[in-house]
Amino acid sequence: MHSGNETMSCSVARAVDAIGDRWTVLILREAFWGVRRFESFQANLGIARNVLSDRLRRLAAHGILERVSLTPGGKRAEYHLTRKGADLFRVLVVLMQWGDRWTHDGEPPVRLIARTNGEPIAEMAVRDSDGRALGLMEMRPEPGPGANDATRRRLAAVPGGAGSRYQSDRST
Amino acid sequence: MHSGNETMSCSVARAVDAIGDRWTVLILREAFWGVRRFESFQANLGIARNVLSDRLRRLAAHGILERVSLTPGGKRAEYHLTRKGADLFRVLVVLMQWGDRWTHDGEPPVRLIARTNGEPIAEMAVRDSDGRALGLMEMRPEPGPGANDATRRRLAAVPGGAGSRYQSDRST
DNA sequence: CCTTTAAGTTGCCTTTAGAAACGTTTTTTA
DNA sequence: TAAAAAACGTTTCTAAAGGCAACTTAAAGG
Repeated sequence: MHSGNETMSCSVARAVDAIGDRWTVLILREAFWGVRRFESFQANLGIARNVLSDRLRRLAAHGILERVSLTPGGKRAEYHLTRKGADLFRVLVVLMQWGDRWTHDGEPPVRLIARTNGEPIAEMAVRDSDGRALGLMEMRPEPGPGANDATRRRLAAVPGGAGSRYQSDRST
Repeated sequence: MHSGNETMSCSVARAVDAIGDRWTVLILREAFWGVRRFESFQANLGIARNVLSDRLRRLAAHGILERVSLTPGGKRAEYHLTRKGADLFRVLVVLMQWGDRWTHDGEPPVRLIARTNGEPIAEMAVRDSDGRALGLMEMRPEPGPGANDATRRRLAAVPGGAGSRYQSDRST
């Protein structure tokens, strides 16, 4: 669609292609809350019906939702998360935690409680294989098994590694 | 901008408002790779210049990037990640891991290597406060300290908790 | 059977994205 | 130090996407 260069071999770009859209993420949020029907998505989000129609179709095409007909003829349907879609849960949680921290000043409107111990879930963090939490500067990108030439060239041009130095506060 | 109902009190919606846009996420990816200049973003992404201009302005307005003038007069600038922006690293990583798993069949084009032990980083997971990984069904949403009435009402309507049941495979 | 609800589709208008050209201000380099 | 090139946008124009309301068709409910 857009892109141009090697963009699409990047997993971030692929993910964005699937869900990088204002409405799509909110549709998924609703799906995780158990919403499955066209009218419910529409009513809860206030999204235009043609746009919703398009997004649901697109999500189904990506295998993130599955359209399940409730009638032989095909009309009347539910949209269910597939396993691929359910795995996007991690993305929603991390977005929510970022929003809680930076746009709600740590006072979340919604908390996720673990059934295992009744406590709020932990903040998600990037960790090494031994479980140590990693800061931005403590990792570097390198070509993986699926790398192509463009990716290899691109990575060679990266200076100090992931996020090589950043700056400033400005706080909230 | 859009929305309509209580949408915007949700942290996911706030996060989406800040970065929920095809280009914005890719701009941030570049920023994490150390890109800071207008021309570099433009050349690497192939994004239209007016759109890039708009997105950088928007990100700066959200306090995710900071525009740092290199000359007294103001022209010629760099865009640096703030701490708020750097914290979005978690989002990018989880998007990348999702893309690796579901659109690259587990063969990532890029791997992130921890400097702590030289190994690829772990898969990010949602965990309880004791560090146990949680599945979708093992948590439930409840109103937090920042909840308003609309949120409370909304949560009361959620059936079995987060993601109450999903379905089907369809695999990749 | 008649009414209501669900799930879209269609048509129209507004907003946003994309491509190319233009104008300045810095930085090179000859 | 003068001329050329590069950097950083803004402007203009066209194409595509989003939003809104009305309309259609198919089930469900009574």
